[in-house]
Amino acid sequence: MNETTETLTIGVLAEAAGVNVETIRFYQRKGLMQEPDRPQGGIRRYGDADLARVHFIKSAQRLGFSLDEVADLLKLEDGSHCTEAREQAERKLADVRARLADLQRIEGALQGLVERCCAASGQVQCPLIAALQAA
Amino acid sequence: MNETTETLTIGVLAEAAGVNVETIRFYQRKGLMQEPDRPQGGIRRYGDADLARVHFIKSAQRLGFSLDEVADLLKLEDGSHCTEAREQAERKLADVRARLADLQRIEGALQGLVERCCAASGQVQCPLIAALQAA
DNA sequence: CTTGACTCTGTACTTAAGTACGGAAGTAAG
DNA sequence: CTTACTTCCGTACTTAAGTACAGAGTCAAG
Repeated sequence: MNETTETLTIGVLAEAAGVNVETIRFYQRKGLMQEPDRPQGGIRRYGDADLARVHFIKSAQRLGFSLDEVADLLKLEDGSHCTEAREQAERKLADVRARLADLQRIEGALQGLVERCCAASGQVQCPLIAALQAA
Repeated sequence: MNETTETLTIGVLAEAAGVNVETIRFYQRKGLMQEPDRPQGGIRRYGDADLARVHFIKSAQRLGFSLDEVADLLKLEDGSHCTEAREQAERKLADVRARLADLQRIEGALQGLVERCCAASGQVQCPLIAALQAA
């Protein structure tokens, strides 16, 4: 019962996954997906597992994982490495929180600049430019 | 009184600005800084204005501006385009806020995954992996 | 006057995540 | 059977922000 029907061409698979055909090939070259056998010089066929794999990659990317990190996650795929997977997700979470803190500092600084800018008119120099000059 | 002393070599300038010599040259190629004249095939000298320029670029980068955007800001440098500068900063602020919102969604999703992961032990598959599979 | 450090110039390489292309071969419709 | 579309394969190009390097010239100290 493990034989899911492999009926999709690469073009249909790409379409279904919402990515470019070249992206599929690129993932294959990267080792993120393996290519099905080619029946006597014919055309490769793909199945639901391949579609799920593309979804996995894209979901992980949306959560901020790089393709190299996705490759690490895929090594844990058999389900017996739950702890490692969680640890990696925790590292990524810490990472995301650090980036959040950075962006919040930047937001505050930009907002301050925008408010000061042109509030004081008749100035020799634009406060925004001056602030960047000095910082 | 506009003649600030131009005494720094490119190495000293880079050191003072905390960047690589090659970075200075790269900014010159990009048109973000102009190169001082070369006295009869000699060595170029840099002054405080050049140092301020590097600081400006680096500050703007820290606020999330790309080098192309920095180039745009630099065109407004004479102080008579305060409004344009503010508009650009406002666009960047909106941009930063959008990225903040994205990251916050990601944070929530990752945190949820980490919490569910291994909370349910004895599972066939790791919930984190399964969630990415399905998403 | 030589040595070693620095500068100048141009070109090439780096990373990440793809995208584009050219030519050959397979495949489906009419 | 021909035409048109895909697929396959390998290679090259893209963007951003630099980094690295080779070969030639310059400069200051000893």
